Amino acid sequence: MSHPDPYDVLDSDHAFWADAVADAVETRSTGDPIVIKGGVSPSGVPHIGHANEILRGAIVADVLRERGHEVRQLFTADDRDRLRSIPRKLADLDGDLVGLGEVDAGALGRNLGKPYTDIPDPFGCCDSYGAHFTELLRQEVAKLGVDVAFVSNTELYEDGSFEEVSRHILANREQAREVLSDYQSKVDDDYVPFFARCEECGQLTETITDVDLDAGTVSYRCTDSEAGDGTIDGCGHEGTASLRDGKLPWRFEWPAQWKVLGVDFEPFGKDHAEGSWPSGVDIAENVVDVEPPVGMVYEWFTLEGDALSSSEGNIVTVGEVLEILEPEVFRYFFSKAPLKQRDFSIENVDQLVDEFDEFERVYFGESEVDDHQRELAERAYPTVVDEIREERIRIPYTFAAVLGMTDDPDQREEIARREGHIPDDAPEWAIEQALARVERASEWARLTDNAFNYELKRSAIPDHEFEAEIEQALDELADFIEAGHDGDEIQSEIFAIAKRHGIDVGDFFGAGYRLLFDDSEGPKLGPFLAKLDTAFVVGRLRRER
RNA sequence: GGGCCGGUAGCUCAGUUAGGGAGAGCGUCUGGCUUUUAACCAGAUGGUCGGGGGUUCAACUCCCUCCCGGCCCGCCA
Repeated sequence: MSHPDPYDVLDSDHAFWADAVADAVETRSTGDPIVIKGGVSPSGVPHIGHANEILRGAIVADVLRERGHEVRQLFTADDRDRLRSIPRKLADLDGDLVGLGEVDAGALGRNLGKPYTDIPDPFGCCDSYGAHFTELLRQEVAKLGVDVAFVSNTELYEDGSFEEVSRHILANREQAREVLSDYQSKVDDDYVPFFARCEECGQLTETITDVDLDAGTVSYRCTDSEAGDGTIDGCGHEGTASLRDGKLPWRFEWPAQWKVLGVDFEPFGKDHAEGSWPSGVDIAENVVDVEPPVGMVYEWFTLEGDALSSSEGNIVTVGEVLEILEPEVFRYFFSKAPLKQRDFSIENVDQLVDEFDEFERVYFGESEVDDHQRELAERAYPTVVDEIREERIRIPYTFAAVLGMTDDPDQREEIARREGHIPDDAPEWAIEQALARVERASEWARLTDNAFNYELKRSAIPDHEFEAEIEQALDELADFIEAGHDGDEIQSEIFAIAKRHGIDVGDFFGAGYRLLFDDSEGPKLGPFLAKLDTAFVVGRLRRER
């Protein structure tokens, strides 16, 4: 094949995969602007896996722009595809997940087999089911700061953009059959590469009985279609449809998009790699008559070890993830090698953020690493952040989670400074951005209810068992606090009391955390106790309430 | 059944393109310091590089084979 294999395109002596892809695109390119495309059918709630279709392309686009090219990034909503099954979970335009019971599921069931853009929006807020979920994705992409133009497939059919290529494919349907039959055994002599929309029931049917290119129509019979395990019943109607009232089968539609939109590069999931891609290349070259784009395969992510699945409801949306980490950390995740199977773990998201922080330090030469790591950071970092600013400050993620225990912004900043996470000469904007992580890390702690989700056990005293020495020490501390002292004084006294009683300071702190949080660790105790109401603290330290 | 991708320390991952020292961070443990267990310093711990075979002076890297996870080879995208 004259074009690169979608796996091999990632192989090169570049440290960063996007440079290898950019090389291939430059070799193929027929001039600027370079067009990069992605696409997905708006079948349900968009999840982080769908972001591959946007972010992988956006990263390559950045590299190409850095090389001086003009780049245009497109995303096709493949919204003329038909609804084949009803997802278990939907989401409103705020991105909040909604079960099927809260919408008219029956209405959806009656629309099986129809294009997404012909189905009413179950939430009633958009023009159609397809428009609803495309809008949801558009909102998520906006949060990532990617400049990408959305294109509706349905509109391309309705405004005639696909008409010429559809006509061409139908005129050469013998050739189309022959080419596709190398990839799909089901293709027989009756196969016509077009689905017509039934004028009676609105379903797309694959049974085309005649083609009249002069009139620009096809004749069809509305027959049953298979969908997964089940069958969607056709209505049996026989009629004619124009080339704008139907669609090309995916294997032809993809190359048709390449032709109509002038696509130079397209990343796609591994599900396409062995099926649609090879046939798409063949069809592009030998039926549609267009040079196929450079293709690139990406592996799928798992979520906490399990497959992401809209229909199964095992998903996390981009919006949800951006509640707990910065967009640049999210982009960083997508800048890593595409062929590696990766798990996205909310549980361990602190590790991802730590990794990003280190990556950033490497870029700014603040961390000693080997040549490969440095070269990778040099190339990849600029595609991950929207602006390179060296004075940026990152508060370690788990530390930010701890800072979340105090609501007072001034106190957060003060603690961060005291612990050396904010330099004295830090600019205001950098401090503001750094502290913004506190909200995200706190949300993460709440979401996962992990060790950083310190919750003051105010209503009832946690189970506890202390040695006599520690109990005496706690009583003394209670007396000290009752007498009225500030946070620093209390903190000092904790150490002094521990010393006097000959008990381990750690054990003493541990006792305090146990009584207050039912945990073995927690916030800096002195200042924390000083902020609570004295009566409660004293009573709790005496194990009375 | 056939093809393809992935499998490196407890965890997250580099390194495999052109064969030569198995690595980083986190975690864990020990010690130090101490206004902490949220910080810092020093040290230690840790892997049959999925298993086996082969080629080679030398294999995480190349070849064969097997195992595990996933995708494709029907439909749909």
